[in-house]
Amino acid sequence: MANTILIVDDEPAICEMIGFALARAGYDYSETHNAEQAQAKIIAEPPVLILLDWMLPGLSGIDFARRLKREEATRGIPIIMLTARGEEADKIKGLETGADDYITKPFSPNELMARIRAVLRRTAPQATDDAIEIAHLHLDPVSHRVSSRGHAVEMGPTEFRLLHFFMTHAGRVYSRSQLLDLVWGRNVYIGERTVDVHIRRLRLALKKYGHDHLIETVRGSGYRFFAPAAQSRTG
Amino acid sequence: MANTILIVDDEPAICEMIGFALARAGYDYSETHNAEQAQAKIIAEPPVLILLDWMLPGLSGIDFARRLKREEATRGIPIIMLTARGEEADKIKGLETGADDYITKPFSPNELMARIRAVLRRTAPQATDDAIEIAHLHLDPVSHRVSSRGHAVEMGPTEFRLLHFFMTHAGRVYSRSQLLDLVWGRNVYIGERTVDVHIRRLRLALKKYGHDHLIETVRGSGYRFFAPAAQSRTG
DNA sequence: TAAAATTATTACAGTTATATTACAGGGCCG
DNA sequence: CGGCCCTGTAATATAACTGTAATAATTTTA
Repeated sequence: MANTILIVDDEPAICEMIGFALARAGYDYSETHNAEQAQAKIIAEPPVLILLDWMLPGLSGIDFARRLKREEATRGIPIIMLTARGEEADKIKGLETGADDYITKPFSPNELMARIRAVLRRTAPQATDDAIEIAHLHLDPVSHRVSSRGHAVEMGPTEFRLLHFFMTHAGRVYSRSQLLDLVWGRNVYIGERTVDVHIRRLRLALKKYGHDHLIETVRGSGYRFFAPAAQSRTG
Repeated sequence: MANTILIVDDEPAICEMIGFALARAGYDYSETHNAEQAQAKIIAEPPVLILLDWMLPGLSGIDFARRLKREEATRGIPIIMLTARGEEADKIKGLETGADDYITKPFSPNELMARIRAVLRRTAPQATDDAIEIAHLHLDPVSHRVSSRGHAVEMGPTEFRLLHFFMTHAGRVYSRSQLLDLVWGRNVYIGERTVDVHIRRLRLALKKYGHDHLIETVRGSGYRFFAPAAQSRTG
């Protein structure tokens, strides 16, 4: 599932500090201390977000970010730059080169978390820890629990991820192959019909409290989660 | 009670970072950003320990420490100096002037905690934690005891720490690797499966009075301490 | 209406994740 | 030193989940 955040900083103490804050906030994370290591980790297990030090030994953070944004495979991964003070002038340049946000050292854990959440919210809503509630169906990523008016709704891991994805992308149709990509992950070789089966399982789980109708079939296109009212969205 | 640790640093972000780590470790703390403020706070409510920035606007940290050590009333309060890198040469001088220890920025939370513990161990009695009770299961960090309706619940040290952690973070899922980080401590090379075994031991200990169900398995994600299902709060 | 296409349902067996048990080394205390 | 408790590991057992394929039901098309 790889819901990890990658820290790239050559200073181990900084890594540890950030890791500490991330762990506390419930994120998985991994550390690397240079661009090469980072590159390898990114390929091996794509993180949902990269915290990248501005100054790295060898390839600089800026160049590294630029490279990541050039590659098709890594382009989608949001980057938050960690800059030292007095590099204000370079900020805009950094953002131009692909960083999604930046933060100046020393930073407070709360500030860091706020920025991480902000970035994830607009790039990968299902990677945030925000609880969601639609039509009395409540999903809380932090406790990893689904409930309906106080009653726990039981389901398997895949169904949970599927539901989480749907609830963070309500009202939009996704084809089976898109769902495989976005919920199962890229690089999976699974028959599309399998999605049907998991939809079925999810519906069964939701049926207990009468929420199965929230998963809508769009014949010929895929599936869609019910959207309350008219949620017009641009983009 | 005044079991607080005073942070004196003109950089709010640093203060917040330290405070964050302190809070997580169960310490009370308060912040001040200059020597005058600090002086006032120390008089008003003597802390058990002072974390003092080397460089302060106005009166320097070194001078401030010296002054505190001259005063009868404040002499007994241990001081840990926060120094920036490259001030190695001054270290000894700092210690001579009264600091009990020093730590170089940037430092890891664990290192800071280790030093705080070390200093407190040889100066003040342990800072206290609050007792917790969930679903008739009672845990008291001070006496290091767990009980259920008056009956003592026996368990090993690791199980105690694990339970303590869970009870202070109820309702939230933690992966095995997070638990290793947060309960065992970072930098441990322990197989993840070991967590299962300690969970088992903890459950066995709790089973005697029927509390084993409080430790919930979340397949594919980790473990979670019981907490009532979330009610819908959005109207 | 029949055939074709698409989705729903069901059963199942391989796979993976967790629970349980046993054990050996380490540390502590008498 | 010897016994006891604690810890981490590994082996085994058990339980849960997953993907597939076969079949049924439904909708669309001709």
